[in-house]
Amino acid sequence: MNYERLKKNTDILRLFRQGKRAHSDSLTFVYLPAGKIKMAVIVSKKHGKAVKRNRIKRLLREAFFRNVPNVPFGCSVLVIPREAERYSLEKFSADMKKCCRKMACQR
RNA sequence: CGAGCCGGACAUACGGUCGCGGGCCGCGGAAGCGGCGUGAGGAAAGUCCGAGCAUCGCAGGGCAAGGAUGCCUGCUAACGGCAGGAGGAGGCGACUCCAAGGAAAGUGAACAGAAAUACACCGCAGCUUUUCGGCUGUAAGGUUGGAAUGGCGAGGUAAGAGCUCACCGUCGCCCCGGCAACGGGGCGAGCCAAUUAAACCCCAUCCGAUGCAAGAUUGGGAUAAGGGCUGCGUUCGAUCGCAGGGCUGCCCGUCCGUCCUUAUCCGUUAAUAUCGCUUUAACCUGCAGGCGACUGCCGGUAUAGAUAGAUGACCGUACACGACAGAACUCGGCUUACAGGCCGGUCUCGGAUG
RNA sequence: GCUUCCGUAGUUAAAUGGAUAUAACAGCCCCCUCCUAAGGGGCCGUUGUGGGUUCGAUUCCCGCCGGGAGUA
Repeated sequence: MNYERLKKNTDILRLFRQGKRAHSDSLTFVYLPAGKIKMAVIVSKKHGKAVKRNRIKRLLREAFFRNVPNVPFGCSVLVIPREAERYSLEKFSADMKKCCRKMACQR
């Protein structure tokens, strides 16, 4: 199993307008059904300077890579983290699993 | 031995598994798959200066406006940078720091104070007057202030005053040293010309504007068919075999992403495509010149190039237990942030021992 | 990424280099009233921050910190 990067600005804007949301403690999913699993990470400037933001992006990508088998159906996803004091891979991974379960229920 | 000063280099290291960007090679018509090696910094940061490069403007030269710089000489592609020197300030010292041209072109400078380059309030003294007082001289003393007719002593005088003299300061001229800034010495002027230019200003030198989101190139979309991207087993392997995928496990039914090739149809707009995009005032070693910044020559090295934006996760070993921090067109500087230890010096000061 | 502007009471603003930084509204305290409102008086500032120039800086110069705007 693998996923693709979501790159187009128009796609992301469409997701923000029309997408459904699934929340958890540390992050939020914004998603719409699609044929393949596509993902984009969004980290805003309020999370810190470049080194901090890069660190969060890498952790989120690694967590998503591990959680691809849990995604219930093909969809485009935006992953948006919340502000926190510390960020860890275990927390992100567990919360992603929760979000995937919520998506399955909402369908 | 302790406390310092100056300069330089580093800034977790090594191995394994999975994953990401780009390069080369192999298979393939292509998409793609596999292998090999490669992938952030000393500040990549702030965007404060200087250049390259690109577009627009512009015959050439001058002037005005606006902006920048400001001791001297050099280095450099250039600079507001650097080096060496001059002057000033700090330190016992090694050494460090300094926005440092012109006030004899002109204007301005609150309040206080009599007065701010000058106009006499008190005082001091002379003349006058019955007295109160008036006139004149005077910057020694008082008051105010950040700053008061250069400071201090002596002579001098009615009282005083560079009025005169010695020393110091200031200014001018001459001589000597230096490319110069400037330094040393001599003679003279009795001070006319206080301070402030990161106040206006004057003088000298420099500057066209915008910035890679600059700019250049390429026609795009829809539908259909075929193939790839996926999973499992197998193989040393890029080999071979089976299964399209999702909708709760199966059947029916239904839905369908993206890439490539071919065909058909619509039809003229500028990308999310390609170039710019990384090999250049480059880095390293050695030799020569120079006090030095730096320059010349011989030899060697190839060292990120993304485009929603690549360095992460897990495990093991070691210790000092890892600071500040992430390229975005590219260089030369400046400024700011930074755990820590390492190397060098005929370097400085103090103590002890010989 | 590039360009550019702004930081003054709790808020919105003002202030030629010159006394203790000025208004309005808000907050707190006091007076007035039997009580409240209105009214009167007072309090509330490291002028974002660190240096420099100056006799003197909110103002002039330099370095940081924070916030906003424009640009495909």
